[in-house]
Amino acid sequence: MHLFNTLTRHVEPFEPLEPGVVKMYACGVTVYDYSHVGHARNYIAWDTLRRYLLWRGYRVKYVQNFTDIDDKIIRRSHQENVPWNVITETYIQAYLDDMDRLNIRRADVYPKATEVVPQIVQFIQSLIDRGYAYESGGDVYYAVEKFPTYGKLSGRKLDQMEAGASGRVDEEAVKKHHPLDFALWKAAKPGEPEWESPWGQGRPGWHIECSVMVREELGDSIDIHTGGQDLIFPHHENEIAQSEAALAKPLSRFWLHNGFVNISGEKMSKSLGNFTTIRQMLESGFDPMVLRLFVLQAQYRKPIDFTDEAIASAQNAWDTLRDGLRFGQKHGKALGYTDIENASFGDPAAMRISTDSDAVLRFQAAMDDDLNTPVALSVLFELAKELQKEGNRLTHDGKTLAEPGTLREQWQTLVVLAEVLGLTAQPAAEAATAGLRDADIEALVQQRAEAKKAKNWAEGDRIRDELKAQGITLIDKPGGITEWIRS
RNA sequence: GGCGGCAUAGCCAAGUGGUAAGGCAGAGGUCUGCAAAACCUCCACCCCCAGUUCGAGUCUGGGUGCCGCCUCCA
Repeated sequence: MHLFNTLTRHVEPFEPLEPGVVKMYACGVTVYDYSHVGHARNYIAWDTLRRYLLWRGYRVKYVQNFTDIDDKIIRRSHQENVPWNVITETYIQAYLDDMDRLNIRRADVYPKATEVVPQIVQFIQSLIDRGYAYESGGDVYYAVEKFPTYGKLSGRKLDQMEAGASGRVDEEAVKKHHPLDFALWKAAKPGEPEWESPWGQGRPGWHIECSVMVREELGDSIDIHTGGQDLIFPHHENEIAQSEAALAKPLSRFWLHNGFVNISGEKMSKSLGNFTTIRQMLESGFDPMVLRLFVLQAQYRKPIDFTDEAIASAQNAWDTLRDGLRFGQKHGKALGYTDIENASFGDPAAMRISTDSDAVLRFQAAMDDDLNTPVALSVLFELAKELQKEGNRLTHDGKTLAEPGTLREQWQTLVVLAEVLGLTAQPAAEAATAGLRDADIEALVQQRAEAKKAKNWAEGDRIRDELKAQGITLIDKPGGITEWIRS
């Protein structure tokens, strides 16, 4: 498999450091607000990568942090007059709830910055000891000039950035030796949460927590480190500077970054205020899989535009895919599948599919190519449309063109591959027609037949519409026969 | 100002040298009292200009437009 590595700006063959085992770290959210569609894209992308690695037979250790101490959390705490750790607990739970709904698998570990403060202090001390960091007025800063390859990830050079940076004025500037030096430790101000350190009471800076948590959970060097493109600089650049200065080993072999979700061509972001939260969207009635499909229809590095039209398109596309995914449950009985009552029927984990079919090979080729999910999805759509067509043939003509066994293999292939992309169809709801018994329906169909016989088209149409409203579709067939199906 | 990305049908989106995947939307047909459902069929020469090549969305150079990062941000 090949992945685009931001570090080299090339698509490269992926091989883990330790054969068969992938160590992955995904930069998590700062928990002071609800997650928006941009976050959804990010975590859907890496969840999909993780699922694909598992499908490829790797063992994956997936770690994702929560930044639970930070200026914005403190500000929010003051604004709402709520303890900072209540804020963070609230939004951690909200984050997990949102991601669960999007079928994003839980990380193996969710370390929090505040749980590793002693290790952070130790790490900072070692950077000071090695000459990469200095204390200044209760803060500790990283000296970027001491790290010769600073800028290697983002493709920048210190002297080029100085011009842009020189215009900035902030209170930290006077404490820094170089404008791009960044805080490893911040002295506490009155009323702020604080921890002990050799440099006085304070709290960790943003970047250092990731360097420490990666090491604590996964070791000195890992295989894949992920985040949004906005983390390339300065966050990931700084992580590299910290970890590699302290440990003298590459922090991560691969650096992966996803493209943004845009609104009207502009990046969706909290600072611009142009965001839709995941729960806003789901509460308006969308199946979470619509959002997942919307995200996967573009390759993860490309920007995507979040528009009503795009979501409507994804909604319709999902309806098609979902029909295909439910093929077995819907038609299994008619096709003579004998195990439909088994608990494992329809469960992708229990399915054994041929792994050298054209569909699987094309799916893999696409995913191997830097997670080309649009092409992978095209394979799923071809399967789903064929199944939909055959299902309709069965419903309308009573028979299919392909053999039941062939259809079963196609259906299972679809279900298994969709599961690799995290696309799962919930069982069809039955509530809509619960109040209407077959006999009632038959009676109405008969009434309509008589109305039609009398050429009372208005009455006939009225009955048809009435049934339609209850989820019953009528199918007029040659010879005056009318069949009906629950849709 | 520095660095980087993108430009393919009405919309979305693959395709990186050999005559354009897939999704959404749409059109025509069969059927039909009209519909619905279903089935069949159709729907792009790839931002502009100049090159390289037998042959270029696909490579090179130039242009135009849009976006991102350089400050917290997935």
